[in-house]
Amino acid sequence: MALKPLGLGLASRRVLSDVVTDDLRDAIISHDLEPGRRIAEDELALQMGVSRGPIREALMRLDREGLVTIERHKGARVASWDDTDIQEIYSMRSALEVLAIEWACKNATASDLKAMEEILNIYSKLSEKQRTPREVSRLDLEFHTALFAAAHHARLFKTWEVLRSQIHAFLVYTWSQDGKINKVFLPQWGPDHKVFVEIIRNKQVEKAKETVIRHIERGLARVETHFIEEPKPKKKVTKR
Amino acid sequence: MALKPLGLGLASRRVLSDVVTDDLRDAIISHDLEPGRRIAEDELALQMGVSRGPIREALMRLDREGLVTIERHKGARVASWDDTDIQEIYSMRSALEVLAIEWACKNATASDLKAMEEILNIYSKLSEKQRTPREVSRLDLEFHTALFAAAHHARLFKTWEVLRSQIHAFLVYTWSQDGKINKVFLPQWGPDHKVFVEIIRNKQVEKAKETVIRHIERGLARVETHFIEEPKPKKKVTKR
DNA sequence: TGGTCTATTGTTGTTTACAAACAACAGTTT
DNA sequence: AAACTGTTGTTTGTAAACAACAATAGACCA
Repeated sequence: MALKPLGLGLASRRVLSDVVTDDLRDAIISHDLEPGRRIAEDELALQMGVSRGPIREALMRLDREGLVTIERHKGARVASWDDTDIQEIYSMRSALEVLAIEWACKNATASDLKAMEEILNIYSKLSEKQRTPREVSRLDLEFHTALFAAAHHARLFKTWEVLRSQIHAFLVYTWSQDGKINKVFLPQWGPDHKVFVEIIRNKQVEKAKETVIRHIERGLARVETHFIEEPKPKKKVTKR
Repeated sequence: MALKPLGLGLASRRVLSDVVTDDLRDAIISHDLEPGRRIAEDELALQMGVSRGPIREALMRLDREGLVTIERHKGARVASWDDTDIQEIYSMRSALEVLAIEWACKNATASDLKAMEEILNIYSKLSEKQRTPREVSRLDLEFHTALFAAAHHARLFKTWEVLRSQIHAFLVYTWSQDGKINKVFLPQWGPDHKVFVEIIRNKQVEKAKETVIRHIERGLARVETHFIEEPKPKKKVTKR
């Protein structure tokens, strides 16, 4: 009898389409696949050594996440971002985070708060050189994900996950190209987020809402200036 | 040479998975498939006369819409609703509609407002007997969809579509079983919604937000009483 | 009698092959 | 030269067969 594949205690439950989805997402977020790029199912299937089935499934999921756009009979391309997208994403984010922090004030457990603090801890242990845009933006999204988790609101969390992917897709890239961010913003990230944990712990709903709104507004302002400088075409970026 | 299939000017662009998705969605919303019911791909494929491919695709889409729940290696079942779901859905809806009406005040065009009024017109032309829970709830969701469309916010609209499917899935059923709704609510629906159009036309953002919040709260209250009376099991409703 | 292990069965995940749709190009006609 | 039509090539949509997994029922042993 054949041996079971080793070392896959939990991973054995992962299915090919999961792997493809995660790999593709990483490739898009890291800009290995540039925005606007055409993705042919066959090509990708050959490259990843799987059949088209899982590829199709992965592309559909990423379409839902907003990282690729699928057109009927025309295939998929990597999504690209312009100023309109930024406005949409951050207005959505603001509305969602307000709801999230409201529910978090009501529903957050001790372990929820601990999870958020743990992320702040990891940050504080990083040396100044380790506080790269890539790493801090990852921690940033993780912290906010922990916040949404603390809300205990399944649909809200799902909606956030979609938004998170999109934010991630342009944030790493945007921050990496912003010279000022390293001196001004990255060192201040920790203290900025610590207040959230306290506010939630003390269930100060109104203060929480105000703070979140200002927080997201500042985030938008940082990203916005960058996108005004470097507008990107919405469609038809490269022929293939 | 074979003739092309006739009478399919637009429909020819529809693809099998679209048809399956729409049919399934209708079946779920109309409660032909009861909540909790298991859906086997093979069975459905045989029944609809297509292969499993389009079925799988449709089930994935409906999972995204929240009308079915897919578990790995375990298949899909029709989603079921309890009080927690209602709280989640209506809190999300409130947050989204506030954002929608804000953006609508900024971005609504004349034709957007006309589209909303057109729906109110259809309602006003219905006789009292035609104002059934099914019909009015359909118009209600169409009106709010027109409102979201007037916001011109692609991501917001997509998120609303997901929520709308879920609301639709329990609203028709809930209203149909509510004796009081016919006398009190249905005749008042038109006037209640007319104010929204005026508020948007006059760009009264603050008033708009307050009005929407109260509106959704009342909607929740109507649905809530019903779900407290008749709690439904969340999982494992029927064995198959 | 009860529990665990194994085998069976039904279902989903994946692959492969085929059909249909779209896009680009060439040839013909006006 | 411009526009139409037909052809060819590439890519997606669909079908059907195969493989892997999960649940269940039955056998075996304590």
